[in-house]
Amino acid sequence: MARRGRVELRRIEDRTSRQVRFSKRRAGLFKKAFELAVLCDAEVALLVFSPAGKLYEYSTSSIEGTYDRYQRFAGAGTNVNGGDASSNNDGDPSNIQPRLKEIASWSLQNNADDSDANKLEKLEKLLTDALRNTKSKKMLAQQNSGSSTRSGENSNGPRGQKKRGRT
Amino acid sequence: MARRGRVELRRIEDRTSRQVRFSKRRAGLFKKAFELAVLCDAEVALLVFSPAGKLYEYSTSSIEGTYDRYQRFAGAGTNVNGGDASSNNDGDPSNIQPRLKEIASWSLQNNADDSDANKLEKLEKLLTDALRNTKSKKMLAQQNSGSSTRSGENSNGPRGQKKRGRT
DNA sequence: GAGACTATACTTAGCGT
DNA sequence: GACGCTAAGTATAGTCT
Repeated sequence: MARRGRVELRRIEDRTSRQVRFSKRRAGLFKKAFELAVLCDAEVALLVFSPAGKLYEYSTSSIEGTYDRYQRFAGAGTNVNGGDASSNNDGDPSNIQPRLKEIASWSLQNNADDSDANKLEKLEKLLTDALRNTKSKKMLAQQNSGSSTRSGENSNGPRGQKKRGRT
Repeated sequence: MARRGRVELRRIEDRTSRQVRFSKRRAGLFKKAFELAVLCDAEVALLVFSPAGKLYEYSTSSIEGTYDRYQRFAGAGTNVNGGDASSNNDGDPSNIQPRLKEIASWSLQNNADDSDANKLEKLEKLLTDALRNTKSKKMLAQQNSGSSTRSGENSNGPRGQKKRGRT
């Protein structure tokens, strides 16, 4: 029921399997990174782009800070990028999902904690709803802004498939 | 002869031991990163500074390239990553999920609308995380009596790094 | 497709060399 | 202090729900 054999070190061909594997291993990797940082008092910065193009990050302080230190350390004055990864907040108050406001105010007022299963259940319900809603809208937004994507909207697309090229 | 107990998640005080652990765990971490990249065809960039200040790095392509991609990607939204491995909320009795407050304030301020795929994606990420976290906690709260915690564990998301034993 | 479960492969802490 | 060994914990591939 478990690993039949050893883990072969090559790209997993099956798309579904690869996706699942990615999620699991990513979680493991981030955990390890976190543990190394805490246990050994190390500074860690970790960036991961899923094959689908989603970004996952972890850092003890900040990605920018650690990268900056890296550049200084590496000695190479090869500054590849200027840098502006913060500050982005334009507010266009149009059409926010009502559920969001509900969650926002609810969570701020109720402070769901570990010991209250009822509150947590309600919260779960709210989140599930909001998540579904968000996914749908995201997909529509991507299709609209995208180019060659066929317009036939599928009922459900797991991840946002933003096309990009490998470096 | 081996681990007497579980690995406590806190800084190792003994210098020698910490150094040894660092070496071993660093090797393990880099191996994991490599495997994730190969198996799942992901783009990975990993920077580690030892407590002594020495730099260790790994990346599927190049640190700079991946960081550049990160900036372009993350630049589209607020940095939501909980890279706060050290400055955490240990001590809050109510222990509300920090992610929740984040979502609440974020959504109220940003008003994600249908036309902004980036915001929606960020929101999706937040919601997914919060949902997983909530489910875990709900489960724990419900089976708060059954102590057989064998595998009814939490399967955390990207960075919800919650350890068995908190600091 | 996402979680839960579980048997196993893999990692690694503490030692001895 | 690095290396090899071994047991005790973990991570996780494959399944089932």
